[in-house]
Amino acid sequence: MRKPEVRERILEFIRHSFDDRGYAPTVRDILKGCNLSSTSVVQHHLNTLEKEGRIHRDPQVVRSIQLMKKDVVEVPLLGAIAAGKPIPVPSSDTWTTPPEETLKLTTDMVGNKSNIYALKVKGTSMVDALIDDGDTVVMEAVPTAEDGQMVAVWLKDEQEVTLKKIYREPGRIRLQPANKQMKPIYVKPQNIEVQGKVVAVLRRLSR
Amino acid sequence: MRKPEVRERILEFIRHSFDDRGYAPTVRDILKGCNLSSTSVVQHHLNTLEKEGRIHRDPQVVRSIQLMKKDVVEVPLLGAIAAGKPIPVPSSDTWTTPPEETLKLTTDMVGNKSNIYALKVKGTSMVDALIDDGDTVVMEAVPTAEDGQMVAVWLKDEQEVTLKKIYREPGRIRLQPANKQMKPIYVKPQNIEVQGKVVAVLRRLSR
DNA sequence: TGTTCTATAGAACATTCGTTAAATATAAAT
DNA sequence: ATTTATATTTAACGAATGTTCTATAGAACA
Repeated sequence: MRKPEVRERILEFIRHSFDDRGYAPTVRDILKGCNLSSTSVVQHHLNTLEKEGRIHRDPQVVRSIQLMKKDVVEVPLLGAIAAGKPIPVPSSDTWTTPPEETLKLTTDMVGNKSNIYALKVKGTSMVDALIDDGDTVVMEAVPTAEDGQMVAVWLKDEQEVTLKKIYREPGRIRLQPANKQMKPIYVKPQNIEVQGKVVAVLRRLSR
Repeated sequence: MRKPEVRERILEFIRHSFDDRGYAPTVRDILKGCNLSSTSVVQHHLNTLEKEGRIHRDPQVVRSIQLMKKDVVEVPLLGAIAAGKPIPVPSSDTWTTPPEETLKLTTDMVGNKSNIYALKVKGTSMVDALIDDGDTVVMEAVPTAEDGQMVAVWLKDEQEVTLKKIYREPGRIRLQPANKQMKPIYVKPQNIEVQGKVVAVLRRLSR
């Protein structure tokens, strides 16, 4: 008899335990909380959940259950972005690991992406993308993007980075500001280089 | 002999335990990790830390140490804001507690405020505040605000809510859009009501 | 029908771990 | 010098908790 519902209830109970009390439940907590009848039953389901990769436990360590779905993601704050400067993404080989500044975000905001980093926006050159001086943009490092996505593009001729929505058109590329009242600009495909995809924009006020 | 340094080291060790392993250390973990000599010493310092309000422990519960400085804050997502509608802030007495939608944020983003809630922005009527359709604004429920802060104001005559920077001037109030290219509007003090202070603006792209 | 896999039950064992007590030491305060 | 508050040491108790062993039962399957 397959009983996946029981394990869902157990997972739910574990989540509640973290939310309500701040730490993981014991086997016997789960026993009572889920109306089960024996610690062996709980052990069995926990072993299964661990095989499925949905939780992790350190053997012999009490209250060591960890949910594999992470809640908070720490992204590196790599530097500043400003029109006229390339984005300072470190190449993999020049990966200096100084006391990096990091920003803690939640998966509610960035999902479960990897290759995520954040940049501070300097100057008001992105207002047409509804991005203000001092805002933080969260980027995903991808070399290409789909139509309609907001990307950071390096304009080779102009020697300038800008954030725009990208649309491929026959023979040219349309870069559309997020602000609908503003006109798009058109560039030759050879003139641009996608530096990354904008995943989120954050603005903190009243500091 | 005052020994606050030891307790700082203990706190640091607890933080590391959470970061590295995902759960709190035991008294004996701290003993080894901080090169102390007896469980009683650890108990003593933990009791002091708890009296100081820097940690919390549930008696008899193993690995129940919780750091009081929270990392992630759960804010209620109360509804939508749109020009022409008052903000749906529930009054304290009408505090229905239905299965509220919540948004997990980090203190990196909102600080350690209380009375925080989030609203989804509907429509493009706030573009002059650099806020787009679909953005999320994080608000702090305050009845008043200082000059220069971005606030949600209810314009009684116009029957409309808008987000602007507020400046008190002799005999009138200036409401300045965040977008510097746009003109401010002026209103009579009796015509406005501050609904809350904007703490942060969030925009998720490429969902 | 027999085999196998999964779920459940009850009991007991072995550690881990919070807690306490009593004695000593050390520094600060009076 | 005496008192008082804080810090350390040693040892041990007992509760909390992970783990294991054995037995049973139902379902799927050949």
